[in-house]
Amino acid sequence: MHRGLRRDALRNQQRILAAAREVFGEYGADAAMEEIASRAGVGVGTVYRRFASKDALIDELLRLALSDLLADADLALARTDGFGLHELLGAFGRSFGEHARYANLLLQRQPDAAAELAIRAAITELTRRAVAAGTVSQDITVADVTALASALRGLIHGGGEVTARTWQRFLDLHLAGMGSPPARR
Amino acid sequence: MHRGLRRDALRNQQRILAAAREVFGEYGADAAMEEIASRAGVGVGTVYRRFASKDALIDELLRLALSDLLADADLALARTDGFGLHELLGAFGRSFGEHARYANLLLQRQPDAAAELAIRAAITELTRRAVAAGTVSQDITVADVTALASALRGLIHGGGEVTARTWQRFLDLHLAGMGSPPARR
DNA sequence: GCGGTAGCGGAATCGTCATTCCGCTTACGG
DNA sequence: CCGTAAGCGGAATGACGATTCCGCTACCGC
Repeated sequence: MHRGLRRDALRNQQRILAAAREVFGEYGADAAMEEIASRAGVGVGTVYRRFASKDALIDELLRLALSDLLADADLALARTDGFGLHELLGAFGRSFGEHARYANLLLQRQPDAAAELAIRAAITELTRRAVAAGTVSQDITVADVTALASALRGLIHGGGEVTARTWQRFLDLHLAGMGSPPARR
Repeated sequence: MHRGLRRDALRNQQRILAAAREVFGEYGADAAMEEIASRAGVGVGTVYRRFASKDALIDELLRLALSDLLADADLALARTDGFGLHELLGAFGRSFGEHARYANLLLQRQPDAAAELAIRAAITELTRRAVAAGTVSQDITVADVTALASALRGLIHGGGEVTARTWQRFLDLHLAGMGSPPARR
């Protein structure tokens, strides 16, 4: 008996995920499963053996993306200098940029509740620390930070190409407005 | 002969537009024409007599929204105190909020080129004036402003409900980061 | 009121997918 | 090497939804 998938099946699974990112990035939710399959070099049947449905495939992409983000959140929480919040926001920017092409798709489904909760908790804790350390103004709240995160997402996933330099500049300006010292980061 | 539409036809057209806003807001691009028709109290045939296709219907919604925004841009350009830029950004927020439910749909098509050009021109001119008047820092560029507009859009159209208070607070914080005097508006 | 045309409704048509099914292949433990 | 179950491909099925078509209706000008 096997423990996991046969080697070829595992390879195909990876190819399918990569093709799905590509195709969803190009066509959004309207992407056809046939297109994903052919782009991955397999038949549709193979896609369906691995992922129960189109929705399940999208959910898996979301799960993978959130998993990366959670790792970043842990890194930010490890900092003790009051700039963990700044780091987390930077991680958001990076993640949004990475998944930019198909991100709008992911955002339309409710994420894994546990992951979302963990991220919210990280934001709350890091905001508390930043206020305490004086790395943002006293009057900054969690709501301000989530609004910023949401706006950052909108900026990056919005219309055209947004370079890292663009969103970093945006983030810097906003953090300045939040009372962050110039020597942040 | 008639100059325009028959009175009942005109009424139906308005109902269709209203229903379309409603239904597109609920289901996004996947909204069914049948649903729009029944919500408007007419048959699908009637919808198609007025709008050549689903795309044409969406385009008309976009055209109407842009038309409002252009009027706001003109108002902002009429100011001479250097705060026209602030006013335009506020108008963006208002407009985004107004069309929030179905806005994502509109944003996925390329807007009327002329309207887009006019808005870009207004942003450019108002940014120039704001820098000259010192109502934002010297180093603020048009790119910074368009990024802010894009982010504002993302904030409002993103996930859940965003009240006017929320996006105004966001805008204030960002403008502060841009060096706007506290007594803005 | 009347005639005629602009309008109307909604069944029928045509395509486009998601998903299923099953006979054929291939990896791999022994 | 072999047997066999895991995998595979892709045609077939079923829904759904945009768009068309045409016989019927109700405004509008006179």
